[in-house]
Amino acid sequence: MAGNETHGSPCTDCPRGARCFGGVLNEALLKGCGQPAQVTRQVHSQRSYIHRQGDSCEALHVIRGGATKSFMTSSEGEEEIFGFQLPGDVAGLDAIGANKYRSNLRAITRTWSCRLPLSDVRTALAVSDDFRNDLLNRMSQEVSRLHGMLHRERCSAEQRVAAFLLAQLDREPVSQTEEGLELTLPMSRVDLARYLDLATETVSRVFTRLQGRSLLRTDGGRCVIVDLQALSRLAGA
Amino acid sequence: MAGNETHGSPCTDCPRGARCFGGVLNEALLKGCGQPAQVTRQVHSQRSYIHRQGDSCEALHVIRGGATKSFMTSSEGEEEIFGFQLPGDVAGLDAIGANKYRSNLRAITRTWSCRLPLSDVRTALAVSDDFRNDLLNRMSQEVSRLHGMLHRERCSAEQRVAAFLLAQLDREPVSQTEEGLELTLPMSRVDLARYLDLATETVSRVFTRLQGRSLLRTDGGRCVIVDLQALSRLAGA
DNA sequence: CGCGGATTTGACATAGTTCAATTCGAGTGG
DNA sequence: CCACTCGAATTGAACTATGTCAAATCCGCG
Repeated sequence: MAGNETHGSPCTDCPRGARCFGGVLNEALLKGCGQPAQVTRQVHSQRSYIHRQGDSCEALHVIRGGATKSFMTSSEGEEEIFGFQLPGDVAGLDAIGANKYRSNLRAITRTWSCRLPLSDVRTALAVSDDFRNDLLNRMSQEVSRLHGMLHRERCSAEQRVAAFLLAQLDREPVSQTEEGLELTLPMSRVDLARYLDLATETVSRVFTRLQGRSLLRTDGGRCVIVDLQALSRLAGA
Repeated sequence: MAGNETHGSPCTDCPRGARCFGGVLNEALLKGCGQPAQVTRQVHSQRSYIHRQGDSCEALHVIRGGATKSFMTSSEGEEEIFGFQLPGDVAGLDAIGANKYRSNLRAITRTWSCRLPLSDVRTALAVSDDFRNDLLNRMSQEVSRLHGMLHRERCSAEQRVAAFLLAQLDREPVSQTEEGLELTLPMSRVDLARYLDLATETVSRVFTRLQGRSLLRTDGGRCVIVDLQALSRLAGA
């Protein structure tokens, strides 16, 4: 399922350290029971599955590079995308309670992840307050994120797109060009549409409309936000 | 905020015992550190707030009787209802990670709850595997529930209503009458509409349409499901 | 250079909203 | 016991944002 190179406990000398969920896990285990976490670095080629709905859940994944989408396929075979994961994000949290993954996780681009065995996670939960807090934080953040999605899906198409773009600004490194803030959208229009619950045609039209009003300029995966204020106003109301 | 009668640790001799989240908490504390949980029984009059968005979060609430709605008020002042809580449900889970409630919790009818101080919850998390598992389960169930909401909001109005009714069947005691399964809807049409993200008029129309096709009969808060199979078929697709 | 998939554009159909009017139902007071 | 009232629920008619279907265009790649 994944081409991977296995190290012992890569967190120990990972520069991300405690800013990464894996680092916190590793710290917790080292302090709590002297054992490092059994973290495995993996590489996933574009479009490969990292896990599938229904698979028994044996690990969480921290995304180190690339991007993934998490989704379920509805009874009519439609992909319902619940979220995109970018570097730093933790995938699989919704499966912790159950023993099965509740959703599919698939690489949108070539993706690098760290695999954290669930057994380590459970041990760390028992022995470390810090880790417990970190995990609870991330889970309730996820709940908030879903609340946010529900909110956005109750708005107009333009507002959904605008809000999405603004959210991206906080999630990925953005470069300031002379034209404005430039960001990269790793997902296809189709996936974006499925995420926002719009027809691809609608997403497309919204982009052209926003370009027409010179709020932004876009060209495939690249998107330059020209008038951040106007975009915020649009998304906000 | 709440008219309440305070007991010492009502869980200890509560008949619900370990089927209730409070019971599990209490057990965990008794075993883990010999102290019972500081559970307080409360009564909330109809329409009173149990907590508000932004309040600092000091407790979870288990609903013992009645019904509540959890919601956020959007920038335009619209109530966005994320869920209804019925007896047995735990409210406030999304606030565990943060220290502030992220949503409002308001009694739809006169409501009885048990207040579980967050400090006890945190202690129990540290000392009991059982409690930790129970909490993680409930949190990931909540995530699944939100996934379900997102899914339903991508369906037609009829499907949303049908799915909602079917979901209610599993959540509250239902009586079998000669006409069919009878259930009680504690929420107003307005609240139901806000929950399903439909106009009240649409909800109303759907109910009449479903009655016309004799899938159900409804009269205010009462609703009799006449043709369960047809309703499932409708919701399922 | 040409193929195939992704994106964009156009024309039309429709589910659901909105606004307005009517009915219903539970309290309330005479 | 019977008007009244006021909010909730229902019904009707017209409107609109977005979906659907089809065609045109773009783009990367062999």
